[in-house]
Amino acid sequence: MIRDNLPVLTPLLSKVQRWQRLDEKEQAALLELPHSVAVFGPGKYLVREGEAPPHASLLLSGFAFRHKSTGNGARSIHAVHMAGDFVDLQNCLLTRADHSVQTLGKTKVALIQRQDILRLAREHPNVALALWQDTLVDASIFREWITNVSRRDAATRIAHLLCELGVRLELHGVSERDNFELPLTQEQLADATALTAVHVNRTLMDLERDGLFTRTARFVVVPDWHRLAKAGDFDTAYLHLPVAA
Amino acid sequence: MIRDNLPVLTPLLSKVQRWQRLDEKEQAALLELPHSVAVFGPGKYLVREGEAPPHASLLLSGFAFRHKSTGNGARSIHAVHMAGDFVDLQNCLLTRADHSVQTLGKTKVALIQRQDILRLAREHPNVALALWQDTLVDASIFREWITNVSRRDAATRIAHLLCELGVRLELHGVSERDNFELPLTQEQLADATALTAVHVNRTLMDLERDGLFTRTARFVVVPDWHRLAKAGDFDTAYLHLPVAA
DNA sequence: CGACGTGTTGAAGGAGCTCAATCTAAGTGG
DNA sequence: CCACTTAGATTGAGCTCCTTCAACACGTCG
Repeated sequence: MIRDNLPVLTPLLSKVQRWQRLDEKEQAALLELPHSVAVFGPGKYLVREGEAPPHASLLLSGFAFRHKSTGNGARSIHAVHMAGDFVDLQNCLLTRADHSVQTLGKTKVALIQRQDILRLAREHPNVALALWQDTLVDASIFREWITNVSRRDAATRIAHLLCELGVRLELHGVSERDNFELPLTQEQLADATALTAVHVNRTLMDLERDGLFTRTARFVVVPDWHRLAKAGDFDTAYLHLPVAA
Repeated sequence: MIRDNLPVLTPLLSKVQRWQRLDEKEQAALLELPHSVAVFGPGKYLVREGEAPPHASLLLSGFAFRHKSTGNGARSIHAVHMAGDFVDLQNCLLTRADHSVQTLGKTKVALIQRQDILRLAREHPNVALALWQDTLVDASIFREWITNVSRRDAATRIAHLLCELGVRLELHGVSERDNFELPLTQEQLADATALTAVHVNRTLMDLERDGLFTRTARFVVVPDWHRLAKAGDFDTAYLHLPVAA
């Protein structure tokens, strides 16, 4: 836990400004939010279902995913998050976590106390509005995932997920949409697409055979983005991207 | 379109106070939100995917559901809403609707202009926070639906949906959890559970045969709530109910 | 009365699952 | 540096839950 208050929260500011233009005072208030930075190894829980997390986590580097389990032990993944994402605002503001958040690989995280977020929201309504809108985009993505696992076949589902990851990685400046490293194992991919790992594997190979992308280990290269987007029934509208992206 | 400003928005106030205790000024500001009341027949679109709705809809009576369609025309239902639900805050605050909202049966709706909501949020941060939390609960329900359609079998899925409807109907004072009228056709039930209407029909009959409930037309009676909740792998945690419910 | 929306039933087929084995790469300890 | 372990990826064979297609029943409402 290292304390420092320099420009660590900048990724949050730039993300949040997609929705609301903030004046200098508001920007300062956001950047000066008290926080501590922590580094986690792979597979660490940032929050566990049922807990009342005292703080929210802002991802500074690495990846994390939200998930919950059913009564018979099956896991369902709800979202994949990357640097710049406020991974746990939702659990934090609702007091008791209804799902878990777990790291993928090594991650750096800024921890912000619940009461500090509440104070910021009360003192700077525009900042609150911006954060609110950010959580609404998350909700829009959840809805798209319902649609994805509900009404698309395995190949389309997986292609859709790859498209979303690509676009968001690019948006966050992590990599390019047609050229990125998959942060998920095939088993995790399966839990994110409501399939089995075995079937994910077969479907990935089908898609690759169709020339939609090539893989080297987890590294994905997309030769024709448009074709992949079409195969994945993918339209960026639900991501509510800033301007033209 | 009838204009009146009396206690029409009371259901919103009582819902929102689940999350934040509001003082008199804040309560008044919420209740005095400018609005108009409209009545819609069954199957009317309150918002259509792609539109930029100028106002948000608060359901005063009746039911509505959120949905979107895939490229090949299949429909996916994301939520069912009832009196007291702010059905379209999400689309409204994000400018462009990423999904549609359609009525079920005859409904009464309060329409509130986008800029009036924004003004309220800026002038009364506590009210904004409360509304924000309300949308976070919606997001929690979306996550549960991802889990439901992803990792539960047909019977469990349907039982789960019935449980959720029952609890929420009771919470909203519409009916009792073990004794309510289903607002959905079997085809809509299918789109909400990622099944086909045919299979929903067979599964409903199986569940009924197992004594989990009885049906008369759309009227559902649950003899043993606990048993249904168990069959549906249902736990109210994700609904973030107020106190003990 | 006819038409339409909704619910119910039957039969056949398939997309994805299960179980189980094998392969590979990257540790890890001796 | 090698034997051993382990997580993840890949492959095969059989099976099942759910789908598809196609009737038919029932009630309501023009």
